[in-house]
Amino acid sequence: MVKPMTLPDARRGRPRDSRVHEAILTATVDLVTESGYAATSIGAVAARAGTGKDAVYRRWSGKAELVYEAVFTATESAPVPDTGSLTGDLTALVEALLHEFTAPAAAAALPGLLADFAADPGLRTRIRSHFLAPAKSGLADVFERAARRGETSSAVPVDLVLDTLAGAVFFHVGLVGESAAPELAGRLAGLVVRGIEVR
Amino acid sequence: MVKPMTLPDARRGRPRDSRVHEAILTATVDLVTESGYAATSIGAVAARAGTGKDAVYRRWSGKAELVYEAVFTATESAPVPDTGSLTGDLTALVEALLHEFTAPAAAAALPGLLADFAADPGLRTRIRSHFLAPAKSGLADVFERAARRGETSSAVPVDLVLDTLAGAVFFHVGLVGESAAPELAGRLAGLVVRGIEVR
Amino acid sequence: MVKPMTLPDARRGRPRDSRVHEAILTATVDLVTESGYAATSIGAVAARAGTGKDAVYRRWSGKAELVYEAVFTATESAPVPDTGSLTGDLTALVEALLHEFTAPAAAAALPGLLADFAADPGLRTRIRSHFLAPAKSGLADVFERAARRGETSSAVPVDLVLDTLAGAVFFHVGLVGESAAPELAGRLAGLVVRGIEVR
Amino acid sequence: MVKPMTLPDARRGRPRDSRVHEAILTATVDLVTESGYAATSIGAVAARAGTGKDAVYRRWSGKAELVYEAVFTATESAPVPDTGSLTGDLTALVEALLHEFTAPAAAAALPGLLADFAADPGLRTRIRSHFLAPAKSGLADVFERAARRGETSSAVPVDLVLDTLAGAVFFHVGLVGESAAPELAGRLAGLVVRGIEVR
DNA sequence: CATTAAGCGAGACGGTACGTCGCGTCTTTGT
DNA sequence: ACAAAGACGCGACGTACCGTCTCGCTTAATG
Repeated sequence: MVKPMTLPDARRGRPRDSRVHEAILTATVDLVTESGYAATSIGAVAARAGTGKDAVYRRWSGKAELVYEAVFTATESAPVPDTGSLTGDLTALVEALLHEFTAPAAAAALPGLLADFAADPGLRTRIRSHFLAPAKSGLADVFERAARRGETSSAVPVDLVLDTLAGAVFFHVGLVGESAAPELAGRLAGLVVRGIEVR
Repeated sequence: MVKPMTLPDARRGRPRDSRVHEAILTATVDLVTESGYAATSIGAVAARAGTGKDAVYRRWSGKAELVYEAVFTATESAPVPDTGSLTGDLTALVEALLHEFTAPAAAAALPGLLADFAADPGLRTRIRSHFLAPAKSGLADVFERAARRGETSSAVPVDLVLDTLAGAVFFHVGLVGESAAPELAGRLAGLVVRGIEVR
Repeated sequence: MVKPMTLPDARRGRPRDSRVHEAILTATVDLVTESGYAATSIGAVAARAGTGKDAVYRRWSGKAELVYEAVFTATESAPVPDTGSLTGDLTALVEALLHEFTAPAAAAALPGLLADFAADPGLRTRIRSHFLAPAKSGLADVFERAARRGETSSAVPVDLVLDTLAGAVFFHVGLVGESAAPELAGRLAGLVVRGIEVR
Repeated sequence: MVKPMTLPDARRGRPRDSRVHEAILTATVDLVTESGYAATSIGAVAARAGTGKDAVYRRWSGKAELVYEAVFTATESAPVPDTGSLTGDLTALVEALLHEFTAPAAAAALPGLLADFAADPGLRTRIRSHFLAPAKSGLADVFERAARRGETSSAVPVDLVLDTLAGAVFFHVGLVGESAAPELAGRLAGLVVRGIEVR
């Protein structure tokens, strides 16, 4: 997801060892899960992966980018399932969000990750295009399907819905309680579907 | 808000200088606003305030608590205004939230603050009782008034509404854009009022 | 010999702990003796001394200055003994030089130390005033005594003698052999005394 | 001078490119002259020479050997001139030494080189046979000629003279001043000739 | 009114992590 | 087989903060 930092002519010199790549990612996930984001240092990751720090810095520019790539990889390929109804689709979407954010590594990494991304303008931009944009287009797909079914009228406030759903999920996972209620997805989806009812 | 860390016999020896207290808080707000949460160190705060680091540690146990107290002080006394309608009340409540989180120092401090609080079980508990609980009781008041007016039936999912409103506000401010749309509060309140299914 | 790096108002704040000072110097001498100059790192010195690296950098600006002070301390107070004859005085002087340079720590440190000093203009200047100048004045004293005894005429090339004696000692110790012949001092002194004979 | 590290069956595969060899030596001399010995790294030499680091390591075992060969090449063939007198011969010899050690690259490289050689027993041995031995035999020749002329008696302390002359030259160049006095050679030679007691 | 305990500015202290650099080796693709 | 390029494990660099501690000095309330 995050691209290689430099593309030095592609095929000159020794190629990067993919086993090193994966050892680093695995070590990162393990450390974040065990010790939390703050206590995870690049040096510790390298040591656990059996590499030098340079091998890490050669691929990622810092802890935030490394952890982001290590922890959030399944998300990309989310295919936005079609359950036959808007409420069902949104419930599935929120369940996917909840599932992703509730995974041990993700839950441990999220707050610190958000803080680091928020602090750096470059990372801020990056997370918007890599996380927010796909989510928004996924939502747009869902609403397009609903419009074809005749469930909604034309003008749906996609941005507002995104704020609401993603915000609620993050808020719940990050602040309220570590254990997310299993029925939360359905209740949130229901609230939103009724809420956007265009009269 | 955060109490003095120890109460050594109450009144023996030299009392704490309140000017030091305020100099530290002012320096904290300034530094957070100028440089961000991560780049704000206790040492820098002390230097800017013209004090020693001990004067800080004597009053607060760490950066998170210091910044929390320095940045979020107006919130407490939020009186929950009565606008005459549920939608109006919720709009006012969200506007207050937005106003608080959009202030320069707060916006700069929030993500890092949340990360530090999330990482520490003790702080996690503290923020729940000092921030979440008042918000929840505020919301409960609003809904009680609405019930008296006959606007809502009995069972209102207060927790869900809190997740939705606070989550959406934080998500919007923290991730989507620094400039919050002014109509966001009304739209959010409308969505929620319709969404909690009372017709 | 090498002065403290900064004199921060002398009596403000916590004073430096002299036990730390000595622990560092001891650790330095030990490490240089055991592992050599190149293999002696600031970090290793600090670890062996049971301090942090800062405690070292606070007092010395680098390895060269630290090792110099740790290894060469007895030299300063060399009082230039009066043996009654020029040859005797010079022999004693060379013997002192030999003794100092042949000590385990000194022999291990000398070449690397000289390299580092030579590479840095500031250190170069420093070593001249702290090492060369005292040696020169010591030699000058010896020759003044000799002149009073009538052993030498007026114009003695002190610089040349210094080059010869110190150079020969260093060359012998550093390059020729680790074991310095015990009669070297006398032979060198003899050569010089005859050599400067002003006809 | 320093031999190639391995002779792999003499002539199998592609022969080494002599232009690479010279490019490396040139780059080494340039870098040492410009930046000093310590700041000269194998990587920098390779980059400057337009080669890879392996091309360097294939020919020399490390920085010390590389710089030694790059900087000291003219010395070998020193033919020990016959000026007709012992003093003249020694003056010429010292002048040659001074000339060699005062060259920009040599002066920049010497201290660091000596340190590296001193630290490694293998290199120590090597420098003795390649530098000390020839110098000693050159001196021996000079004194043999002097004996044939009747200028000296039999037992001349060649080792002592070598220590004195070479030591004084190195000491003067390396520590005292970058600018060597032009009359130094003659004064040193005079001192030694008088000092070796032959009247 | 002297005592005394705490506050205070300053800065040293033992740690830990940072991100960079050089080392000498290894592994590619092109000669 | 050599060459250029560059990845690799390693270890040192010098800096920055952390949170605690020790100084000398105020500063009030108490005995």
